[in-house]
Amino acid sequence: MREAAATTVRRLSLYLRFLEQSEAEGVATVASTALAARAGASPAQVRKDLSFFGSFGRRGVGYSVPLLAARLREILGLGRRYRVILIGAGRVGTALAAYPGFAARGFDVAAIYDVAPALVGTRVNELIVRDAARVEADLAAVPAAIAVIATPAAAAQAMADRLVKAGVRALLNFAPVPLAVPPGVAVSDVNMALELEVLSYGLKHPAP
Amino acid sequence: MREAAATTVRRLSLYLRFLEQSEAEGVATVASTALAARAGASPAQVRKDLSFFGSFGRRGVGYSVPLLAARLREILGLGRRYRVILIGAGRVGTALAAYPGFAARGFDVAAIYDVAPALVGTRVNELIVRDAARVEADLAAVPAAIAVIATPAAAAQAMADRLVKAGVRALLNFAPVPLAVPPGVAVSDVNMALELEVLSYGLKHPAP
DNA sequence: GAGTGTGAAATTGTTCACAGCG
DNA sequence: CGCTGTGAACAATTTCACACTC
Repeated sequence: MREAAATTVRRLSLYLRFLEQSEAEGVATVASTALAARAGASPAQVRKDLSFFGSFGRRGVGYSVPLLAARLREILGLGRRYRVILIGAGRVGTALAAYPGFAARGFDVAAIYDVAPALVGTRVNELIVRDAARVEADLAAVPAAIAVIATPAAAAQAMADRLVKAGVRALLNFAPVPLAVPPGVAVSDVNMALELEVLSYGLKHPAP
Repeated sequence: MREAAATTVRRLSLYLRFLEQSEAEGVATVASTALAARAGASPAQVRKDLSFFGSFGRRGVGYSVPLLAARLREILGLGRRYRVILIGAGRVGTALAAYPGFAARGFDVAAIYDVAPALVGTRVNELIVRDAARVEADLAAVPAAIAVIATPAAAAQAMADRLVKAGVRALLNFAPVPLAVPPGVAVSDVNMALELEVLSYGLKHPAP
């Protein structure tokens, strides 16, 4: 199986969200048209996306909701739990530590780190903030596949390097800088300031 | 001036971040190579992106840091303040109300709303939660260009429709559904669950 | 008939390569 | 001589259109 583009994977995620809702409602099959409407894509694109991984629809009928949902979960690598560590116990870090969406999708926040001595040892939502200097030792003892970077921009790349060297294979980056990582390491960026600037641009240059 | 693609605008945002840092360090000019390294793009792409809006570089020298920064702020529509309202006082909404990155970039959170009677009237970081039923009346009295949607998925589209009808022209959407809006309304999505699933996919299908 | 699966066409986005200016 | 600005080549993505199956 070749590598699907990140934008395709994002859409798969949206399809799955819709399928889970349909599953709950007891709907048996859905057509590409319905999936498309919900995911903001075209029906043709839905079919292309799905056919990339095989053909699990039935012509004249559509896609079986439970079958397609199961297949997408498998493709996305869900259906298992991941150990996640959180770097940075500032505003963003503490908000994330309390975010129920992580655990709901199988991502368990196991530890939170910071460099500030004033924060180390304080309690953040069930977790005691640990000294960031200990990250490597901790990961050597109990590995984690995913780390969330919620540090200031200036510290993000150095921390990413350390984490990758310590065996972390996926980074969720909240710092407003793109991270350079070796191949084989996955990075997703969440950059709210950037999204705001996109909106600001949209306000200034309205579509006709 | 034509419309630049959202992906171009995102890169402009990254360029600006680097320029602001260079400005603070007193650097006078930067070359496309330096901008590219920082924004995770190619030098050619930086030049293409910038030339789209005019030519403000000097051949053999590079781009004047203060000039280019000023121009990018203008293009992005920064350098003014926006009134922002926040819909949803749950986990995400309250975290956002406390987020300093909004004000830092000129976005002032003026009000927060929720439908739950238990939340209405409670205090969230300087603001008293208001009844979501009042949104239209409030906007009629004091308009806001931007609204942040931090409601459950099921409520998001209906709320978006109401906000647009009430004159809101840009939406920052934290609900995990794409929003349908009329042309002329800007939408940016922030979807953490989706980013996690992209990471999960990346872990399952590592690049060579 | 309804709706998938898929090559081929259209569009969009990126990189190349080099002329031209400071 | 270095670095921008840009048309032209290239690559990726999206849409079209239709044969095919249930």
